[in-house]
Amino acid sequence: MADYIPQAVEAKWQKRWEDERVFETEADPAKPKYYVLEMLPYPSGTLHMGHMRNYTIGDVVARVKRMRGFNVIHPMGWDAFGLPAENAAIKNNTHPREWTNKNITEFKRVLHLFGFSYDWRREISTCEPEYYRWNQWFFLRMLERGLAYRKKSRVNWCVKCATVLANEQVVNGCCWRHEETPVEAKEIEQWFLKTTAYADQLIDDLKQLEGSWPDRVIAMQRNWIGKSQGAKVKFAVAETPAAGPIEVFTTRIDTIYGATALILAPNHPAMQALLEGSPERAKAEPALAAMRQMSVKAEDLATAEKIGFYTGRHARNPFNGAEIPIWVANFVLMEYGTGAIMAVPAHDERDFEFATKYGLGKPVVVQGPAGEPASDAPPKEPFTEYGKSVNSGPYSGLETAAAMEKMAAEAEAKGFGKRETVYRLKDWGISRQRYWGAPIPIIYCPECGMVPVPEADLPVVLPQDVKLTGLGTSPLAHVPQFINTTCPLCHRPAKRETDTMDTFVDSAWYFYRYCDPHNDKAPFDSSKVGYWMPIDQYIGGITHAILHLLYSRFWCKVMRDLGLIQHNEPAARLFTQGMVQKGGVAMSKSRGNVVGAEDMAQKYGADTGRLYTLFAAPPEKDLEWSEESIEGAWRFLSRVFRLVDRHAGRIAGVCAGAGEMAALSEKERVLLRKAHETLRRVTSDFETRWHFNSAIALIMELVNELHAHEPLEQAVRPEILKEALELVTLMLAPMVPHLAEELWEMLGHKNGLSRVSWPDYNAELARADEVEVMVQVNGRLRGRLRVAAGLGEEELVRLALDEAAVRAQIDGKRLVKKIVVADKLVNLVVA
RNA sequence: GCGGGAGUGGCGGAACUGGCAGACGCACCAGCCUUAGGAGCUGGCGGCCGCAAGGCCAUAGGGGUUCAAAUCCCUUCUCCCGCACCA
Repeated sequence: MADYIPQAVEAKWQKRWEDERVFETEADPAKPKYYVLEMLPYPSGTLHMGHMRNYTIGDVVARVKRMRGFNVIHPMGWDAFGLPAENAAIKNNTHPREWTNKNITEFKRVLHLFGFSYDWRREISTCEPEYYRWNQWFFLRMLERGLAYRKKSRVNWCVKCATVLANEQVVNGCCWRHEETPVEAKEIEQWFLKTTAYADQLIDDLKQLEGSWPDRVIAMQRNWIGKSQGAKVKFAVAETPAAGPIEVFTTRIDTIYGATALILAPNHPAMQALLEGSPERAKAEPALAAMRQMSVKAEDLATAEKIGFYTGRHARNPFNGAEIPIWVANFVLMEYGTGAIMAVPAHDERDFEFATKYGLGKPVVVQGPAGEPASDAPPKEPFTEYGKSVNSGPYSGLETAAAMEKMAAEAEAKGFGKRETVYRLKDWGISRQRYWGAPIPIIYCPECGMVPVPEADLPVVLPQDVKLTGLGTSPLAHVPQFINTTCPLCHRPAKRETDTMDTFVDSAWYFYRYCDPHNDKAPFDSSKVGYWMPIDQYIGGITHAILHLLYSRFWCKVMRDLGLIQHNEPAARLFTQGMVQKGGVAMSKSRGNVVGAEDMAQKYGADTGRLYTLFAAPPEKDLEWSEESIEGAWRFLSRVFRLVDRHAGRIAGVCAGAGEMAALSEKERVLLRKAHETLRRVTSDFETRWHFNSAIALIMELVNELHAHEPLEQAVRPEILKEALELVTLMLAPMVPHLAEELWEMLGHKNGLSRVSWPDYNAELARADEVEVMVQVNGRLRGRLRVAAGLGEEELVRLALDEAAVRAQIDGKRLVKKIVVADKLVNLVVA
């Protein structure tokens, strides 16, 4: 009798897999491909069970697809650039490269302990020049196409990070890494990638992803891009024409006859010109100063009372010439649209609130089907629906859609407005004033100006020697041998760009590089990428729903337009797994609640850890770590091991097989039926539903059933038992691969199971020949019948009526209806 | 406010196309085995009534459709996530 010693079993098979290179794959157009990818990790801290859950899900999918005959690519790599490395280096007085590489080695060692089926030859590390030179290459391609540009702009600055943040990296007005640190506004020159050029495609192509990506991710992306269609209209300034015209953006141009004010954002550029010489100037300037002092934190902003002041100037409505006062208010944002709005209090909630407070008029210009709201009195609440225009000059009587159309057309014809679509999405600022990132390949020459680094000179390599202080200027600016160079055009002394790229650039395209990781002529070979991409199944955390996925989608579209690839979207299917929590919160080093993956492997074995994370909750839900439940997973695997071990000697030498159905004993038939029925359902759980937890439950039932028939020697022939045990082993194989290999060997197979196919269930065997039919009276369960499968309706009803408990319910009543579902149920309706 | 999702035993969770609610596991209880048990094995385990057979109630609450509802429809509530004065 052998003992199940997972650590020994796991080490044995990990070595075997490596020696036999079973997970290495090459593009082969003759075979159907499958690309399974888990989001690449940032190598910091320790690898915990949260990571492991993510990789386990991916590994199960990869192994199932392999067993299903797909040519599976399943790579892993490192998101190796980034601030923590730099900060750790400052703190510990080491080099970011050293710190990063140490972590990578550590991560990799632990990943190996779990037996994930990666093709490690494809490993990439984004901090290596062999990788980031292609970031630089892409940057130059975008520069050529006007998709990369430099401008001075107000940016989000995190004091703690001492660098700029992209809009996407600002959460509730604070840094995404430092949730307590409000971002500051800073005006600096920086590089942008023109994500807005693809705004429409990024929205429209979401339709292709519906059903394949989680609804909420699609919703979040749509929300983030924030497309809204409307019109821009210019209002002349009555008193000082030179201060105008002022342009507003509106989605409801049809309500323009109801505008009773023009409202500007406090930092609107026309402000000075408007206030110059205004009779209200003495009151307005202090009010403006006070408004600018107000908190910019998002939660304050959202709940703040609407306040405003009158500028003393008037704007002229281009449609009817009406002069309306120009106000300034805190709720109008310079960042959105044009930074100015027309206030239509009767048809907009915010304008209504503002107008009520400051006594502006609320003329009704749109009415609903019942003529509401009445147009001869101020409305009690804003009417924001579509309806029919009233009090709108020549447009009165038109339906909202038609009015919008006609009015926009007139504005365009007369040159005071145009149809326009605005987006919430901004261009992606990628400059970072830090060291540990890809250098931006630009040279500034006093003579020639800004000059891109010639392609032949790539990569621009990060210098090794650098003094890191974290004090807010680019460390590269203090490295003379880096910054000083010669101009590629005039060959006179020139200086390099010292900012580095946002690390989201690295991860925006890494999965293409996996397809051709060592190419030194191009980012990748298009035919290889053409075979492997797009990703068939991408798996990662919901935290990347906007940032990483939006950038990746953008990058994909750019590469397509560069002619490098054919597809529109990088990932055909996306799965967002739940977090692993302990004490109700996500595992994290800072909370000190991590369960280390290595500890787990040492205590119970990797297979137990894998099984537990799959069994404890469906993969999309959060999972609360429970030490007791792990014991359960361990017990189950031990039980399976003992079961196989107990019978291995007797069955290892025979051939598995059911033989003739007719020759089966009752017990054999019951076992085989259970085994094949389990296989049928487990197959469907793996293929279509990803219900790993219920698949495991089904296998547990089968094992329990086998157990219940002990001693099996007496009633079941070895070839029958072997078939059942082989099925158990194969069904477990994707989830607990090491143990499955060991069992497979115990069952007499010499060549390992990594190239064994997923078994097909035998429908004949799986079919039950006796079924339990429930008998209901008026929909309530009153009895059960054990009958042969496929019995006719009349026969079933007759048997049902024979049941004593059923008789008791219907005696003396009239049978009005009989419902029969074959092999399942008889429902007798009595009155 | 808008958008996305969820609500089932003490706990994690099953329940496929509307057809036995609570599979499987954890915890707990009883028993067996044992020098011992944090091992293994057997049985029990939603609530109420009952010695039992059995009955009644039960999938957040209320209403509806249906022979039949955790599942479909309406409605109310609660919770989680995202966005949030987006003009």
